[in-house]
Formats: sequence, structure tokens, C-alpha cells
Amino acid sequence: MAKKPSMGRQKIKIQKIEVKNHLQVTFSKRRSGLFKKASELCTLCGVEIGIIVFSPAGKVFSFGHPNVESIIDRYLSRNPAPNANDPFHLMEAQRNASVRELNQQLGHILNEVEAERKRGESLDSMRKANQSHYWWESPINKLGLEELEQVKEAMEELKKNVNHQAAKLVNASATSLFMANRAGVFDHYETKPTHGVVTSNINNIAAAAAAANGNFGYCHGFF
Amino acid sequence: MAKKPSMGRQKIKIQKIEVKNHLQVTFSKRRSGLFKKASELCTLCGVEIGIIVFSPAGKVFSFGHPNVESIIDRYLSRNPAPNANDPFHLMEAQRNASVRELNQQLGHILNEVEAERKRGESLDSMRKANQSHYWWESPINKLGLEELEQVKEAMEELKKNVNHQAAKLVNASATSLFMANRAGVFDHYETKPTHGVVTSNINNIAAAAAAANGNFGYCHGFF
DNA sequence: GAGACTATCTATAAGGG
DNA sequence: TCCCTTATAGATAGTCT
Repeated sequence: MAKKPSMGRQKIKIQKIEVKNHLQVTFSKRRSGLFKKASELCTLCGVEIGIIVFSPAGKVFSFGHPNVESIIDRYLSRNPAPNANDPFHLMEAQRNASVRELNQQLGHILNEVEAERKRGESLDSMRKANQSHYWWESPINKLGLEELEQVKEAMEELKKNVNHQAAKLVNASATSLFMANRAGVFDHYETKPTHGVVTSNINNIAAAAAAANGNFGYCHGFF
Repeated sequence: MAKKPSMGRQKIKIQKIEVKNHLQVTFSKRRSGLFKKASELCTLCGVEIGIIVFSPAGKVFSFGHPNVESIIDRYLSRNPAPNANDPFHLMEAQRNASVRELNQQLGHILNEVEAERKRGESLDSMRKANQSHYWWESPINKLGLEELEQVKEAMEELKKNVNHQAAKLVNASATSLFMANRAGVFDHYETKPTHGVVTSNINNIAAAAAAANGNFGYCHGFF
């Protein structure tokens, strides 16, 4: 069997790619790469980043840590803080109730993962104390351990995110209701393809980055 | 003359850099790299991108093509605006988006866990094929494998639950909001782009990128 | 369109001025 | 803080599945 011939990576000029299909592939790959770089920057330097990308087709892709909205708010400088007597407070209890259940579930799983990770650690030290078994040195195990840590991190982030998403839900509801009420129109609607904005945050990335092939799942095609 | 000894580029773990000085260097380099990648993506694929970075010191760095503000406007108008007249549609969309994000996150973690489990399986078969390493036989590993499966199951359950809880949450919010709104305690928000931050656009980058050392001029130090 | 695979190209960690 | 160098880790163009 002959080796597979490959031209390998070729140098390209940084100019508009004309071949549509080619452009799509490049966009997808580089977008992933960009988001991954961003997530690494977040982790390494503890900074907050927001990225928004509009594809030629008008599709939106975004990355945010902790999330795009908060970054934008901060950028636009001082989003007026909600009043103490705003209706958001009225929803606090209910939101907490809903979130509590999810958090509880997450907490259990987190414990599981943490326990697993600890087991991995002890195996790791066994490995270190037993260098003669060289194949233990293979990155497989080490990777496994690291991945578990990543999973744990991702889980913890997710846990936080449950709260965040819940808040977002409530806020969005509030805003739209307010706007609608102001306009005095409740029965009008239009069918603009409200394609959900693709949002990713560092958690996804962190987890995905550790994955075998560096593939992120947060961008399901569309372009 | 002896060759200059250099460790060359070393591998680093993607985790918070503790050494302040080191962090600063890395932040600077990677920020530049990120912006350069973004500018290349703009050129290659003709997309529009906005990036906002808050350094640990609270300094703002941004990249935008054509400029950050327009990206933000577009981003903000894309979410709430299309259905401003129909709060229920918006809530629906928002709910879907929120749930999607959580689900996505969960999906990623699930994949992680699954990958980990698979690795465990292959290690397991290696173990079987290599009985000489008797301590591999310890139940620790086997146990880990089984636990991972449990984690996976739990995650899948959780994933289902996300939808359910979100629906509950939105309903509850809507109800209380209507009541609150009737009471007339609403405050409206607006987006005002006011700030003097460091902003760069693709032109700077493109020019700078071509410059001798890849240094961009849009970041005058500060950190 | 998303993954996988390689050969290459590019970014960057260290270290020194 | 910026600039430069080196060696290497990491990203990715081209291709096929």
C-alpha cells in the first residue's frame, strides 16, 4: 500500500477566497480556530472576551466569556442597572425554584466526575512510581486524566450557566413584554426566520478543545 | 562561537498563568495573534467580525470590521428586534436559544464523557492483552469505567430535564411579568455606544500584519 | 457540510538585548 | 515594554470520506 499522497498545508495569500465551497471550508475551520484561540486567551490570562461573526450569508456566530451579552453591555458602558423595585425581583423565587432542580442534578453528576478524577489522580501517581511500565507513559492515560478535569470544569461552568440562562430567559421575556406593551400591540407578528443566534462560550470550547481532534460542536453548520 | 542555546517553544497547559510578568507577555502576544487571525478571516471569507477583550486590568481592546459598533448594533438588533411585536414568539425563540445552549454544553460534556469511556474500554482491552502488568487488573479502572457510564446516563437525564425546566420557567416568568407590567413598574433600556477605547479595524491589522514584526499599532501597551 | 488525515505553514514560549 | 531569535507546538490547506 502506497502512502497517501498529500500536498500538506500550502501557503495561501490572504485575500478573498473566490471558490465558494473552498471558502466555506476555510470559514468553518478558521472560525473554530479563532474561537479556540479566544478561549485559550480567556483561560491563560483570565480575561473576558466577546466575539461576533457575521458570515457572508448573514448567519451569526458568537463566542463569549462569560457571555457575549455581558461583554457588550460592558463595552457599551454601564447598562442601566435595574431598579430595586423592578418586576425582575418578583420572578426571583420562581427562577430559583426552577434552577434549583437542575443545579441539584448537576451537583450530583459533578461529584461523580470529581470522584472519578481523583481515582485518575491516584492511578497517575502509581504510574509515576512505576516507570518501568513504559507504556503507561503513553499520553492516553494522562489525556484521560486531563480530560476529566476539563469535563469537571465544563460541568462547573455549566452549573453557573444554568443560572445565567435562566436569568436571560426571564430578562428576554421581560423586555419583550415591556416593548410589546409600550407599542400596544400584542397580536401582531411576523415570520422573520428567527434563526437562533449561535452562541458559544468558553465552557464549550474548553471541553471541546481537549477532545481528540479539536473539533467544536458549537457551530452546527449553517453558513 | 557556540550556538545560541534556546529551549524553543515549550508546551504549556491551558490554565491561568500565575506569573504576572509572563501573563502580560502572553496576553500581548496572543491578543495580537487573535486579532490577526480575525483580520485574516475577514479578508479570506469576507465576513464581518467584532471582538472585544477586557484585560484583567479592565483595559479594553477591540477589533472590528468594519467596526465594532456596527457589529454590535447588528447583533443586538438581530435578537430582540425581529419579534418585538410578538413577545411570545420572542420568548419562544429565547427559550429555544437558551435551552439550545445548555443542551449544546451538555452535549459536549457528554461527548467528552463518552470519549473517555471509550478510551477506558480500549485500555481495558489492552489490559486483557497484556496480563503481565498485573496491577492493571486492579478493580479501580474497571470501576471507573462503570462510573463513567453512570455519569453519562445521569447527563442524558439532565439533558431531557433542561427543556422541561425551561418551559416551566418561561411560563412562570410570563405570568408574573404580566402582573408586574400591569402594576406599571417598568424601566426601559437603551444602547448607547459611548466610550473611548482602543479600537482597531481590519485596515490597521492588514497593514500591521505586513509590517516587519507583526506588531500592531492599535495597542499601545497598557494592561 | 462535518470529520479525518498529513505535510506544511504559522504562532508563540523562552530567553536575551 | 518592545525587539529579536530559536525551536517547537499548534493551526490548517488540500484532499477524501
